[in-house]
Amino acid sequence: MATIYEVSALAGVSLATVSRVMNGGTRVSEKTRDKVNKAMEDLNYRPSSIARSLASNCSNSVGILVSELHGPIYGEMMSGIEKQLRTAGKHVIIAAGHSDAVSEKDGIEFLIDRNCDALILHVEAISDEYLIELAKSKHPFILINRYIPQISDNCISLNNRRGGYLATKALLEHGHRDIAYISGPLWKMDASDRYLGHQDALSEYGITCNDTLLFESNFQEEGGNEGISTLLDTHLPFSAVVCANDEMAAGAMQAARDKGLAVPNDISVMGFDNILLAQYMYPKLSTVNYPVKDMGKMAASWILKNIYQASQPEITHVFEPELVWRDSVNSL
Amino acid sequence: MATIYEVSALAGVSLATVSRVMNGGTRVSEKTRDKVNKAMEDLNYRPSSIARSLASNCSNSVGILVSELHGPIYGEMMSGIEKQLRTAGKHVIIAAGHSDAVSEKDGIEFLIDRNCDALILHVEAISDEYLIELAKSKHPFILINRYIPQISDNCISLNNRRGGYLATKALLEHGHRDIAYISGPLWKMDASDRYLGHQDALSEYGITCNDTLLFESNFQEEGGNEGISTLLDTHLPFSAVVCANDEMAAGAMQAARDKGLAVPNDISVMGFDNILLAQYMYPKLSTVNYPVKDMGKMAASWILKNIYQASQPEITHVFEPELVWRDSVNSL
DNA sequence: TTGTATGCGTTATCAC
DNA sequence: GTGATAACGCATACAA
Repeated sequence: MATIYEVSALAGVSLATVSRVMNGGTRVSEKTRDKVNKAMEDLNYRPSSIARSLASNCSNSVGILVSELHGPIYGEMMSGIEKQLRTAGKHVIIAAGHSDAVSEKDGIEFLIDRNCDALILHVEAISDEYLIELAKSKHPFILINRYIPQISDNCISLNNRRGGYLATKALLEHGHRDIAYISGPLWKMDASDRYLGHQDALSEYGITCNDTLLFESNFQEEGGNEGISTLLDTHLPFSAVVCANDEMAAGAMQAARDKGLAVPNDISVMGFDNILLAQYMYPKLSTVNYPVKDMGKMAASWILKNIYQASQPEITHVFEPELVWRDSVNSL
Repeated sequence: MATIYEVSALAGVSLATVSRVMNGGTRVSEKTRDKVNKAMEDLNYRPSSIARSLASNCSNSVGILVSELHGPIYGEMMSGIEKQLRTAGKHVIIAAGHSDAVSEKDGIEFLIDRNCDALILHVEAISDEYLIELAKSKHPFILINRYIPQISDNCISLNNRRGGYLATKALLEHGHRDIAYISGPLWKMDASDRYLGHQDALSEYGITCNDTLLFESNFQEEGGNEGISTLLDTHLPFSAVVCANDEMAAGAMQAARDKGLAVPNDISVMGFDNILLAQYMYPKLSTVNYPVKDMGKMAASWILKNIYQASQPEITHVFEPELVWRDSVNSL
């Protein structure tokens, strides 16, 4: 690995000059620039980003912390972020937080330690206080899918409550009155917000929300499966179920079929997220669109704008969900 | 940010001593160790991993390059890798190669520049020659889902050809003779290997493989959709279709239904990969298991063993696929 | 426009 | 067991 020393020697100039042509800030004469460039070519020189970031305290890389590295939502999110950042010449370091407070703090510290210029955080378990405190430090970050009033500028979130409202309201409009709900872990903000929206819609129709029709699950296929089975076993009547994400909806539809119920004729199913596969499920899943990729891009834009002073279109901080009507819900 | 200087000053010892207690290699007296530890606590000292890796030329982080950050396969892969590495105290830097040679080389250089101790590469477009050359450099790497004879020790791959064979053979055993095939991009090794396996099975049954029943697609849902439509339009008879991955199978099943065909009664569908959602499709998808998460873990093990000298169970270099029989195929 | 000197926060090689 | 001191590869204020 050639160093800047060897380049300067070969080019017959000083260290500083080599550094200058690399960074292109100050003016260098055409001639010396060429000499240096040639020397770099000849030596196949690659600057050490480590040394560079030690000296300049800027790494041109941003850290991303997501709950999991797998799953359609996180995948789309990372994808959106990376795309936006990469075209701006920035790079991405990714860690997983596993929805666990200790693990999430670990991840944040790791990313900070790696000299990331900024952080994009999808954290679920860490407290608001910790993040508010973090906002006072000199480590810039943007929160994704989370809203904390005190640091709202650092938040890019989905109006989950309205999403939950839209989902249930659609069912109500189509005549459903007995509506079961399979939720994600209610300690997660998005899960509880979506459920709140569900209750909003219900009360708008004068229906008292019945917690006996609530099943708290885990946002995973198998959880939706289990949810339907359990709800059915209660023998409480319901004509429709809203699942707090599409994966659970997939599990729910399967479990319903396994029990001999037809979707949507015997039971209607509503999802949430609008993952790619939702339109390929059978029946095609009615759901609520969560524009997570766009939100990822927006988070990246925020960073480009606020940290790297790049000009960017206006930042949207809260995104609105939209109902996506397909085949998994029928009219009563 | 406190530095090692401040710690040494507060503890009343030298730089070197502080460094020693951090790294725990050489012996330090109980007393000074305590002093130093206390000083670190008091200052909330966090060593700079950047400076550390500049000085030691070791970053305790491994670079991962995948084609995309989204998608069930890459997600599981990254997840498996991260899990294994994290428990060993190593960290992960991720970049996307987008199945494009230039982009993949970029990614590799970025990861090398970031001082990764080793690389885990899922590359599709880069030539064998480049990788063989890279193997001669001092940057250790392991290839995942790719086999190059000259550097087989650096490869962890799936026997894709056998997988393709298993898929088609299962259809043949169940009486199917006219079998269509929706492939991934044939310039990708896994796609072409799977198709080769398909041909193997066919010829084993004395059937000459008919390229008119081949549709080369893109490994995506929409591609499977398009594939079925196109194949149907040829009016060539076929009772089954094997899709080179589950996502295309999802698209194919949907397209078939949209055309009024029942799966599996009118047409049988076989997938490949066994993504999580395969068992939640309707009908539940018969497919071939691609143990990608285990392969990710294995890649991580290889690195732990060969780069970090950790003791690891024996390394498996080529994984064998297995048929997963579900409901999307019927007997003729 | 170019060169010199110093600093960035560690590790590592010597001595003591 | 502990302490100086020189790398590590680059950026940058200050001079020239």
